[in-house]
Amino acid sequence: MDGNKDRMFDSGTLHGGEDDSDLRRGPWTVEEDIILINYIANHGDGRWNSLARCAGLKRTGKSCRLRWLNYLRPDVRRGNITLEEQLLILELHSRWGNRWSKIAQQLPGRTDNEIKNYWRTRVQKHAKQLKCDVNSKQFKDTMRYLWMPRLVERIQAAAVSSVAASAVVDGSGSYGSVTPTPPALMMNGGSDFVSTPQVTPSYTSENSSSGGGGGSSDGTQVSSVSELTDCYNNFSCNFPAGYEQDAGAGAASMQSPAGGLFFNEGTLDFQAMQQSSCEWMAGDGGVDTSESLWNGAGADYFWFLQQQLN
DNA sequence: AAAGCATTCAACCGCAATGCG
DNA sequence: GCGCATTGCGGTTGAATGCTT
Repeated sequence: MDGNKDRMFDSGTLHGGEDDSDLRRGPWTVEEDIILINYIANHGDGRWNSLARCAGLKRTGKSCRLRWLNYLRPDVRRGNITLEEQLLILELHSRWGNRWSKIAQQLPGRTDNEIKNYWRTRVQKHAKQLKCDVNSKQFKDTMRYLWMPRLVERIQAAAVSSVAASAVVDGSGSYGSVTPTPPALMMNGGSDFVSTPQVTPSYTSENSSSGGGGGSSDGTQVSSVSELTDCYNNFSCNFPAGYEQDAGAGAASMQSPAGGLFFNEGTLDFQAMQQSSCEWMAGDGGVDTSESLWNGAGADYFWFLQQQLN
């Protein structure tokens, strides 16, 4: 359908002569959230225009749908993007580009909006710091050969430390319950990744409790962190021989955040790139070690909502 | 303390695709 | 096949928040 109809849809003029002044815009209130949650609990979702009307919400159907899918849906995961999720996003974006919803399908509980925001605020920021285009070969190579392996290292380190911790606690070395995980990344011919839809890490770098002993009795393959990271370690081993020279030769200058060149007169300054990589993942734009909004105030909000619904 | 700047992310916009009568 | 209603998606905006000076 064309834009005119959609503007009508958005503006609410489809709603029997309502005008824009009847429609609320901007942030949702707690009351609106409760109304929407209650209505969907009783009647289900879909048919968003009539849902908005019947629920008595002065919102467009589109707004209701977005609020539900991106925020109120019970299976939406909130909080920091985990290391594993970051890895997946980088990999899947390299393969699919800005197909946010497709990428989001591989990260259960994450919305396309969240992934898109992550990409724009974190990844694109670092491309900007490197003074290269996010779609450039240099940036993609930096992601693939430095940042992604570095993420793997961190995932592995987190897994090892959590295994050690759990071994201390229960003395068994078992990893606790197996949780749903996003697709494992597997090597394809040694040079590409393919995803398999069996697994989903629901652990975070901070709270990871599953480390290595995946597998299930029902035949479903459950990938563990170590399996996941092994794939990447294998990949790291397959780091193209002479890549440094290849990447440097003929490549445009690539600057480190500090202003130094990664590619300088045909020589790739790997140390500088790795430094940048470390800064990204350990520092400002990477893994937030602080409690996230949703681990804190957001959780309170949902508790409050729950109280209102009870 | 407060002003200015930077960052984040919920929400909106526009368009394309799909479903249905 | 056509027109309308609805859904889905990607891009963009702007308010809220955090950080720096």
